[in-house]
Amino acid sequence: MSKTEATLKVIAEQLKISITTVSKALKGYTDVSDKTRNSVLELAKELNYTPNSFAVNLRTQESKIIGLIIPEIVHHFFSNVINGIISEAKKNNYLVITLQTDESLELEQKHVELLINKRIDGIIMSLSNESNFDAHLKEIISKNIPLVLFDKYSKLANCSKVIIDDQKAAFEAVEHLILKGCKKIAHIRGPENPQNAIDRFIGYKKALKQYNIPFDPKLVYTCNKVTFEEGKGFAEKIINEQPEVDGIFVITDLVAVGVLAYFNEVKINVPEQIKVIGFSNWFMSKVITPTLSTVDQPSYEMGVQSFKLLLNEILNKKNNIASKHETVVLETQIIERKSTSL
Amino acid sequence: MSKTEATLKVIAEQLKISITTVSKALKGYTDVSDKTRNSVLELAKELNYTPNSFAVNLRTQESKIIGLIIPEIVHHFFSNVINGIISEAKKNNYLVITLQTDESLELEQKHVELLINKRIDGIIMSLSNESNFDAHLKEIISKNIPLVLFDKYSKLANCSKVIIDDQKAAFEAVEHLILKGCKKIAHIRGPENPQNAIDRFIGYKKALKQYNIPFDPKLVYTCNKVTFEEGKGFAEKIINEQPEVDGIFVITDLVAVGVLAYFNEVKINVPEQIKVIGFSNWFMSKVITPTLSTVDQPSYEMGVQSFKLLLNEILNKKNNIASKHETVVLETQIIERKSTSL
DNA sequence: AATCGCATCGAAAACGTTTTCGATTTTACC
DNA sequence: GGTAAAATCGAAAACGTTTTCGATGCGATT
Repeated sequence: MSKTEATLKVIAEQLKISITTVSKALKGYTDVSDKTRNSVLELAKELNYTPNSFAVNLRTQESKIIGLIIPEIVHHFFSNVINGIISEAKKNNYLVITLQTDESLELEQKHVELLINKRIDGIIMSLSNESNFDAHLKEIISKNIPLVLFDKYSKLANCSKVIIDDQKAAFEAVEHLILKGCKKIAHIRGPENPQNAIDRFIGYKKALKQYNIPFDPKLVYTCNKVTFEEGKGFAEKIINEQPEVDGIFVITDLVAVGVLAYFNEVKINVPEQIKVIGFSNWFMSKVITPTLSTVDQPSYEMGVQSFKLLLNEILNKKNNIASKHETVVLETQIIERKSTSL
Repeated sequence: MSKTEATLKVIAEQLKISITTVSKALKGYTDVSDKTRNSVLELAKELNYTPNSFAVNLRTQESKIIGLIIPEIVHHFFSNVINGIISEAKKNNYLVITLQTDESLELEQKHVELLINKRIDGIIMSLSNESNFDAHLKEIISKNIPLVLFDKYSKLANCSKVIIDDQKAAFEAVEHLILKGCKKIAHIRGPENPQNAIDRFIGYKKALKQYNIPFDPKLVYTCNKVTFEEGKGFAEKIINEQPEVDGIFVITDLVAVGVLAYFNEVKINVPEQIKVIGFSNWFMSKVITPTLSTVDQPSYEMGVQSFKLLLNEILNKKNNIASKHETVVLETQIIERKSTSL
């Protein structure tokens, strides 16, 4: 430990040349003779030299680190996105600091402050249910810090986004139920605020309209916490309040699994008596009984694309080019399983 | 954007005092008059001054960032640990860079290099199945970089650890099957290398011995990938090769769920005909049909404890105190559900 | 009047790198 | 041998902070 660290200075002194030349030799500048370059490379290797990233950061004013803010880490969808982001970032020599908001706007804002102060090179985030185009987002944009929103975004934010077409995906899910013969379809929707909950609700209504099924607000149940337990609760409510319901479109698989669990308990047959389709295609949906039909959302790919967009903005900023923000819309796909087909 | 950043220099110039005094005023040094201190604090607030962390890092030689290396992010156990680590780290003003190895020793080593070069303040890791006390761990230790291993560790590594008593936990799981009446108990074990797979296997044998059940190596099946599909495959194999088996202790819930899925398919009754107990108590175990008995492993707490130990080592290093490495053993608990009881 | 103590401040070095720009040396050519 | 061009090098500033150490001024004490 007390061995002196290998720095440019140490190498320079040993070779009796200047720090400048050592730096240039290592960075491939052309105004350095082959002879000195080789001797530098050799000694650098011998001393196991690696540039002090603190100094590099200070000098170049970049950290090669990006921040990732999401509502929850322990969530199949998000952990897949994280995975995609980290993998793609690493390919491009970036590291990722992850923070979670627990769906709290206040925490989200603190996290943003923290990351800005740490001088990360950019931020990728999925908004909490409480969030909208609030002060913290405006600050990021006004400070010209590269920003990409994915999944839960704000329509007002002028930045790059990676999303799915929630209206279309929801439309197809409900259409799937209709084509399977459902006549009275309930919808367990997400919280009021998030754009994707709103859009899925719109998609639900559009599908009903298209197939001439009257929309009935009493068939819509609104999640608050979006949990397994809520799923069970709403399933019970639906059976009691609207016994003729024969199909349910659920905001996300976690809640849908709760619905199935309740139906299992009270011996209601799925899909014979009632059909259920979820959203997200998380792992559990194919191991539950009955297996759950759902809408596949390319979560890993969403992470990859998010980083790619962010990198683009980072590079543009470096070259003083104004980024025109892009919105990438990824394809979804209906996955038919037992819960909607015999 | 083109507005000049608020730095000590800017504040100093505006107030016509030295950079030194500004710095001292902000950091609470006593050799600064109340008058100047207040004027500094005021202007700092007005200009929205935040210290440039690149410069602070370089000066203090610490990053306030730690590295986390785990085999897989998309895994209920690990994402819970991540959550615990990030939460506890944030409380103490540290941020976390997460990397995953995909169970590859080679990647693990590259990640370690990367983090060391980034000059993170410490590393928390859970080893890949291929890893042992290899060169990269030795390097971390020889460079005196604070290190904490959790879950999958190496007995040889001389560093702090956060683990569970796998032998005891496995013993209790198998004992649970025995007390529920199982006479012929199979074990689907983890890969050869990881310490916890070895210890759980030992716990399995100890329990058999304690209850005078002869150990039969033909009842032991070894996972390679530790997947849902492997669980299904081994379940089929067990039924065909050892039809009298009436209990299975499975290395982890993911695989156990595969076992249950196969039994569901071929209409083998659990728990009447055969009982199954898993390990980890991941979320799915309580929503699957039948619900899965398992061993609860305090994953979030594991993360919290890991960070606490790491912080301890970081602080010791700062104060030039030699850390005596600790090993924290967390309590496990048998969770009885339908898969072992009627 | 000389000395001391105290309060308040600032110069300067240090952390290690990158890059500009000018200086020096070598080579090429007539 | 002299000159121009090309090759090779290094001094120094800059990034922004922290901290050591000494300087200064002033009132109080002998």
